[in-house]
Amino acid sequence: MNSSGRKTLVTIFILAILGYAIVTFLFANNQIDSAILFALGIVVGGLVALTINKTTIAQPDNSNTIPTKTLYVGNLPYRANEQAVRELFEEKGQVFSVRLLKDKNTGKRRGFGFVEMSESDANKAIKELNEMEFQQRTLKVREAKQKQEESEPNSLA
DNA sequence: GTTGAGCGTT
Repeated sequence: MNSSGRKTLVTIFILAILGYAIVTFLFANNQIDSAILFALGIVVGGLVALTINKTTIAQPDNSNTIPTKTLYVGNLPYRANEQAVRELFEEKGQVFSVRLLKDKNTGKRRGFGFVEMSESDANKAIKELNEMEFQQRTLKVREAKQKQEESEPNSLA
């Protein structure tokens, strides 16, 4: 993230110098002040860098723009591992990540966890896996409170 | 090895 920002700055800088050279070459006869030419070069370089940003760098980001939703899974049996929960939720859709919270000291499972799925699959998983009997325990599948930055809560059902 | 409402770690 920071590296791409630095790349953008370097690109702007290089394009600014290039723009300065080009603008200087084009308007050499008009005897325009070099500071104005340099400012023009920066503006041109910035515009070109923004264009490149939206065309080239935006493509790998589009493959990552799948809307995901984190699910809270409670009342899990203590024997249940992440793989079992993952396999259970993968029957309802694609699972991106499964995190079962364990106690830091003892390492025991605390009986709940979080499953990250796509938004549509997550809604389906809530409807079909909530209050479901899983290893003789009734699961509680709800939409998780987002601890930090995630998708904005659009739906207030 | 135990227990049973809840919303958290790189």
